[in-house]
Amino acid sequence: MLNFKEKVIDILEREVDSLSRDEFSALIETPPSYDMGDYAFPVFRLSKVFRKAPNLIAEELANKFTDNEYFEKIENNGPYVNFFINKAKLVETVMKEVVSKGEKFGSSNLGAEKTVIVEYSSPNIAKPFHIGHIRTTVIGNALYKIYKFLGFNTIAINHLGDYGTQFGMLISAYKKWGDREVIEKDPINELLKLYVRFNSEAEEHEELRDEARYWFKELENGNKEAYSLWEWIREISLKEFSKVYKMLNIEFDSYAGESFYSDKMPRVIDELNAKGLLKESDGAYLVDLEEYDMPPALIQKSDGSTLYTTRDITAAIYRKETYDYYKNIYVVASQQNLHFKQWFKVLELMGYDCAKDCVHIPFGMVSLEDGTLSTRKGRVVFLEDVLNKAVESTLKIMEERNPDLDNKEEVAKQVGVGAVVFQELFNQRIKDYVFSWDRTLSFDGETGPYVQYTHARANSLLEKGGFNIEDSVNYELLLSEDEVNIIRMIYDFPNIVVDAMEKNEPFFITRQVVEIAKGFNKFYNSSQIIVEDEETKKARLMLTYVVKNTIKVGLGLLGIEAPNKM
RNA sequence: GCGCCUGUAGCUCAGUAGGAUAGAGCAACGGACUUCUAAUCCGUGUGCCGGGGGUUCGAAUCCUCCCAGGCGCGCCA
Repeated sequence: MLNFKEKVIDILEREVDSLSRDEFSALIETPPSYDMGDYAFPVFRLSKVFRKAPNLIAEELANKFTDNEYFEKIENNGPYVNFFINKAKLVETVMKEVVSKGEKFGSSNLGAEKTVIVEYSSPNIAKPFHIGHIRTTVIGNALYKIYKFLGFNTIAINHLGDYGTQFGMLISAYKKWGDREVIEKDPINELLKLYVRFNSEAEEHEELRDEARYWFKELENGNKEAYSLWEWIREISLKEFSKVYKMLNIEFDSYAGESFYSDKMPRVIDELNAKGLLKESDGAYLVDLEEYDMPPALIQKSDGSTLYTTRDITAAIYRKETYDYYKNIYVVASQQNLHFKQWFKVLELMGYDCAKDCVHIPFGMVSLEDGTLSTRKGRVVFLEDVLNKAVESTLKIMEERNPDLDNKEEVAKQVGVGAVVFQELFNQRIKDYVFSWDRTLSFDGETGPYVQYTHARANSLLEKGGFNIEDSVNYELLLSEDEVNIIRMIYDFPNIVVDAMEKNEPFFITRQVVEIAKGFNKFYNSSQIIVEDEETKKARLMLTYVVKNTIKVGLGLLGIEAPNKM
């Protein structure tokens, strides 16, 4: 697509030779308001070179520039040289690009087939999939889609929490109080009950904990009984999780969880040892990181069993050998910042160059109004319930407003689930928030349903107006302020997708999609789209199409459906 | 105690790798549907940008100290 910023740089370059293209690119900005121009070049940096007041420099520069096919006006405003895009050229550029690319609008081969691993979701087996898991799941999925869209060979890994001492507890508890039939009926809840009971009894009977550790050790040693119990628990849990994944429309390329690395860890421990990194301490083994101002990384417990640090290191090495990743991304809560910092360092100390390609993408905490989430204390909101409730609310609204709609159930699912996902991807990852039903179930203003509604509205216009993508359009008919504003935002869309990838922040896309929807709704309310005049109608329908398409692409990258009717 | 993160309007948050008058949504109030889906649109106002000091032509943005909240700190994940 034609790059107007490059054109600005071309022009500047001709008159100013003290700055490089990259420097120009970094300096050029967007004015606070479009009636001040589309691009602005602040000249402050030049005042030392030219030994003149910024205002004068800007004025002189602006006078040297003549209008051309890309810019209809170049003038200074105080110390800024402002460039006004040739609107017809902009409209034409954007329209042609979107029409030719369709649902690939904004995609690229930037990734050049380089492999990017996104590890996300990773729930713990035998524990409920609750609201706390939504962030990693939804952010990870969006990143996965964004990288893929930009030409990376992307692999989604669900690093299931299917190993560790907790399974010792579970096996131990099951052997004492478990009933297979009862569990089969309601796996997660029953397993959770066992887990909670075990923990509360262990408060008084310390020896239970030893028993749990014993069973985990047995599991690692390949004890048949322990293994088959574990396998069964894993299977029924996964079945439960898949319900949520299905609602969210998420699939993984690999479910290689912690257990997968069980037989690969000894090699790594040997390697750590051979490289002289392991230190014995009270019977346990660790890597001392004092030199790097970090507490030590525990590699092996005093009973010989492993820890998740060991598994993470092993997984990173395994993935390097298996996928040869360019980037290995972990979408995991910010609480684990230190953990990642530690084991990235260990990997580096082992001499693995790929340590620098491992990135932790942290996100803030979700809490409930009455405190932090706690499975054991019963302070949980199940993700499935949240999604179902959102769908229910949607259905209720649809009964009121559009009762004759076909496949209401399906649309309600798309909108309800979309609302939850959208909400999650609306802000920076790092922010903590308190879960609130009110906020989750509000569908007005800057929300998923708002954007989806705009999409459906656009679609309805295209159908009613008899839109034909082959129609030729007179772009001169789309130069009103509202129209150009919409076009500008669509023009920016591809760059925003790249920003989202570079900063691993899907919310850039969420915000842009909202802005486009707002712009279109404003236009819709002030201008008739299906009008008598054929030429005008065709042009406006084309604009409608371009909006609809971009919203659809944007929502798609976020993992949200765009129904045609709602 | 040490480390990391957060602090912008009544609430929830944007603020583009320092720039031109700090913006949205929600909530409140008033208006727009015999006319393309009113989950929409238009209007009304609110800010010691947590506080002090500093760097700069210019700071919500960078540095520093302080305050408040969250998270983390060897055998859980």
